[in-house]
Amino acid sequence: MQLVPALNAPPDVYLANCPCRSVLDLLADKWSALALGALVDGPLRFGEVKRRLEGISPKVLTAVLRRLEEHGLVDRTVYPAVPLHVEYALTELGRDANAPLDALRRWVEANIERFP
Amino acid sequence: MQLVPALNAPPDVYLANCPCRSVLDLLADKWSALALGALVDGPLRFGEVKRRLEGISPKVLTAVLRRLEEHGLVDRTVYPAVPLHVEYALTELGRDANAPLDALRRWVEANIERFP
DNA sequence: CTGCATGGTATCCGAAGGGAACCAACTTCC
DNA sequence: GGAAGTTGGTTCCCTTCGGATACCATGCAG
Repeated sequence: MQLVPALNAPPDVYLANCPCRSVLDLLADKWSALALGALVDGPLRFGEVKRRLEGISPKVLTAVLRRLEEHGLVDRTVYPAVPLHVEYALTELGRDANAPLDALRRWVEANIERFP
Repeated sequence: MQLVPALNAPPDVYLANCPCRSVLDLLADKWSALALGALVDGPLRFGEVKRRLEGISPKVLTAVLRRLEEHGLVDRTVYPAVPLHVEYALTELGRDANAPLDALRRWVEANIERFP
């Protein structure tokens, strides 16, 4: 057995070019954090997500969900019925990503009184 | 002892008007999350923070630090020497807020390979 | 024919993000 | 006496993003 010198640096969100940076940019976002949390109890339709994320506009919600889908955190399924039925569900990666975000949401709720 | 009906609803980040929402907006932000993490090992000067947060522009860094200061997460101390010396330090609230953000940063670094 | 529900687009606007240049004050070097 | 360096920003400009509002296609109910 032989020790091999590290060929690639370990991932570091503080480095501008690390892929971590773009993932942090995706997750460290108000609407993404809320959307992942909304989907954790099961798939939701577009309108249901919109109602849970009080105050989001449909345009921004579309963008957020599409971005989460692109990065493999959310699955989008279309049921071609009338009226149109579209479901958004967390992937396994999405469920895992939700854990630290859930901690953040809970910390905020638990400590809101401490803020000036 | 008497049970008092809840006068105010419990804090809920999913409600548009809850103060939690604006705090989440503050913390669920790429640069804020990185800045708090940079300061956790002790106070840093403006230039030091800027070097750690690779890629941030001075304008945005000023805005981020001011915002964190406004919300009581960071203290800004000016030492009127030449050259000017300004230090940014976490408050206790800032240190506590950093905990869930640290978990998020670590999760991203640990799971970056799973992203498509 | 009118209205309603769904899952979005289209449009417009102001705010925010990012790059580059610049600045004031004082020290040190030449 | 100048020129350059250091620090902590600010200013300008331009592009992008976020948010509000309006609108659309499809088909069903009444």
